[in-house]
Amino acid sequence: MKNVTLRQFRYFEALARHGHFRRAAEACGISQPALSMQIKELEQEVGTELFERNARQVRLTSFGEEFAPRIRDILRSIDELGDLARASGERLMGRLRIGVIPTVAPYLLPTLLGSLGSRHAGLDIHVRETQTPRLLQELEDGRLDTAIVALPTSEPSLIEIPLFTESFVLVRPGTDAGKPVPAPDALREMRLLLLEEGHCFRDQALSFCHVDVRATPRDFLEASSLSTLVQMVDAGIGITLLPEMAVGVETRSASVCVARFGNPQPSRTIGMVWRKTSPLTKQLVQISEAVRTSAELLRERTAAG
Amino acid sequence: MKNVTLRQFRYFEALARHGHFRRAAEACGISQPALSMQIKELEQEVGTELFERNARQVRLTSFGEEFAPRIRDILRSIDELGDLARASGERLMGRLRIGVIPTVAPYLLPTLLGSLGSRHAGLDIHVRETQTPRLLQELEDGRLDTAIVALPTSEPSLIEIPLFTESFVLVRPGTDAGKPVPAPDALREMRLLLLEEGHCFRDQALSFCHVDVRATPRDFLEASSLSTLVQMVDAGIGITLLPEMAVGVETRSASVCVARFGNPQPSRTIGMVWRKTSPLTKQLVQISEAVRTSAELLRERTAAG
DNA sequence: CGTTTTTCATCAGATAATCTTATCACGGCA
DNA sequence: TGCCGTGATAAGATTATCTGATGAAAAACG
Repeated sequence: MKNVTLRQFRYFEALARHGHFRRAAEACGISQPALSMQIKELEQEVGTELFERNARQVRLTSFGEEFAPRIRDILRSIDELGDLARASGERLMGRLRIGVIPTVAPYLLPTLLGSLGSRHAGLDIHVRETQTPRLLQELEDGRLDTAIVALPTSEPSLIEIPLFTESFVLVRPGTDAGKPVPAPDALREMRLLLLEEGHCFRDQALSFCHVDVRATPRDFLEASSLSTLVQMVDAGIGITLLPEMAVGVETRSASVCVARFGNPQPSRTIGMVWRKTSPLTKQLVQISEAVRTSAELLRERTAAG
Repeated sequence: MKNVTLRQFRYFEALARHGHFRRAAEACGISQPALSMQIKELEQEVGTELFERNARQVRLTSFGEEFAPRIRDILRSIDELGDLARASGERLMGRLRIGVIPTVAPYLLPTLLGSLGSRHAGLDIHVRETQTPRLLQELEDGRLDTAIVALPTSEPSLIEIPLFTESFVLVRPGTDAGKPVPAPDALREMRLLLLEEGHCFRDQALSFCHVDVRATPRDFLEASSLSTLVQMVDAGIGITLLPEMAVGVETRSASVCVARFGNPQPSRTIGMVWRKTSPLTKQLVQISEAVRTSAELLRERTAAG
């Protein structure tokens, strides 16, 4: 074990992830033979086969299975070493990999990236937009530094700090303007349009209507983005909910009408989360303040417009 | 942080440990310029100076100080990776680094190494003989796989399993043969010869005589080994205690007399300890059984002789 | 106060590790 | 059977790393 190299670990990780020599090699930016050789050498060093090469597929042996999480841990530690170095300057700079859920990203990011970019030159921001479970997984794996999601996440390994709370508003066809706002339970009996499964906002909306999320869903019509939802409402297909932050952008070019609910107002809390062990904590707190400011700014602008 | 290498980590660790380029390089088995270059490259990669090169000494910067434990963790993880591989075979083989306290090593090791070596060829045993605190430190650092010390160690990160309990016997000049055995407290008033500070056996002996170990010690005469102690007794300088296991070897060529104490008999429990996280657990349990057998054998032989 | 010694940095050339391109061997599949 | 697509292997090119010689700067010595 004296001659293993990090390179071998990185290649191992890639191969374990892709289960395919050529693709893993490509991901590593090397040729397939180079990967083959390094893997072979690693196996020699370890003294056991790590991968089972069936003609059809490449997968971890049971021993490799035991090996992989340790390798990942090591690689993550090294990644965090870099974070530590970056953090040492106290200064906000270097790579920052941030994940954002799809029902927040399009509205928050333009403002946020603008303000972060101008106030902290030298901050290299990578954004990943996908649904919460995937974001949390990537966070755990060390492939993200932080994520903006709806709280709570209930992940004990993560710190979560709230950023802002946003209400949901009712969106109806323009012809419904002035009609009374239905009670939450009444929504169940109407044509409520929802995001497709996996979006936390879908669950939050259902929960507001007192629909058990786990129950076999009635055949709601489903869309893949808030923008589509509004277009469907506009076409008179039904009604939907929108998080406040999306209202300005999404309803601008549609002839739909927007109404607030009375109490209890439906809402969700958006927050920022990161690994408790992350050495970037100080930086991330700074970032979170920038996010909060951006959200504030956005709310003011929306209210004004 | 994408181009760091384990090699650089190992060199970093060595330099941090030795605080001296030439000696660290020597420890790594490379030339001093090679070390300089790799360290420089690591610093470049990290983006910060890790060492402060005073003309007089090389020491970690405050940032390097933060860096070092993480590096050590990583190196230890990799070491354990090797252990895991070895352990996977269930078979007892590969490198085994074992530490033993000085008042046990000379008596136990000949038998033990013999039995381990013959029964488990392919087991590459490295023995380290030094005092308990150092053994425990090296165990924590991952520089030892296991240690044989007096229990308890009170280290929560270690597993300890008892091997055997040995009594202490009184050793007096041959002319004292037949005299009554003094009570423990009486020993305080006699010329009791002890090992020098740091040996756990010294503390155990003092404790038996109800001397507070922390109290300013009376001017006991001190020796650096049990062998020396017996020679001093032989020369009529005083009396001493010996752990049973040492009696056979140490009193053979001396004209001293050995007497057992009445109840309560002084004694200590010798045990084996290792990191709870060690993947070698199964192997170490096997080893511990071998040790217990060796000790048994030794006791029988001593009783016979 | 000059000289010697010690220490780390730097450089050029030698050596070893790693990569690429070309090619093979094997099994699935039409 | 002949054609993919797969991973393994081989030879030569490239890159990383090491050594040995040397330099500069400070400390130790006489």
